[in-house]
Amino acid sequence: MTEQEKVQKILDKLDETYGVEKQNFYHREPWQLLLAIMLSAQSTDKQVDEAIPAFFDRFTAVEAMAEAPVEEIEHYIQSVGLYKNKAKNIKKCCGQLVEQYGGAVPDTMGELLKLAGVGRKTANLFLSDAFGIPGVTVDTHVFRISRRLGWAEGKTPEAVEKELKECLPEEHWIRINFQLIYHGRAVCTARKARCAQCPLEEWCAKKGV
DNA sequence: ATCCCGAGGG
DNA sequence: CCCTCTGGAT
Repeated sequence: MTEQEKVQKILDKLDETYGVEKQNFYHREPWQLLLAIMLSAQSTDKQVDEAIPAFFDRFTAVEAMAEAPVEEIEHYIQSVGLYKNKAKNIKKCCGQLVEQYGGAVPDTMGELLKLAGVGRKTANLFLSDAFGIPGVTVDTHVFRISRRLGWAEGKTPEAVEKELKECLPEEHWIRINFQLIYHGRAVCTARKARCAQCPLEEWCAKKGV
């Protein structure tokens, strides 16, 4: 079996195991989706889902969020990790959106990276979630599992992103992110991979374990 | 104890 | 490069 065929076997198994449709965080407008993605860093879906309804119900306009006291933002997002940093970044980011983009969210990587609290991971995920722009979002799970599978050897998320774009068909770029996140939390965990119960083991290089 | 659906700052 | 920030899971 060629390397290419092994990759396809894994992609098929991931589709079968975790599905192909991603469910986005609850939001009414794009700027709220961006904030939800910012909140998800170092936090679980559950923590974010708990915070979002009251938070977005309180702030329905990006202008209101930009003008809100940072302490009030902190109050609404205390269920997520790193909430003080995120509250500060959210206020600043919304101010940038209002002042520089008329309250809209830009649709390019270069512009998104200028926003407070938005790094490459958040920007990539927003581009694919909000606009369907194909990209490979490399978070801690994608980074770790890609190296274990033998798909990438790069030492930085950006290097791994480039390697994945070279070896994965474009139609899998977006979905590989949430599939590997689910897989990384349930099976291929950071501390010890549960290889005995892994549906991918047959085609895995077990790099870095 | 260590790591998490990271990013900013020193 | 390093450190910090958060609460929660393991």
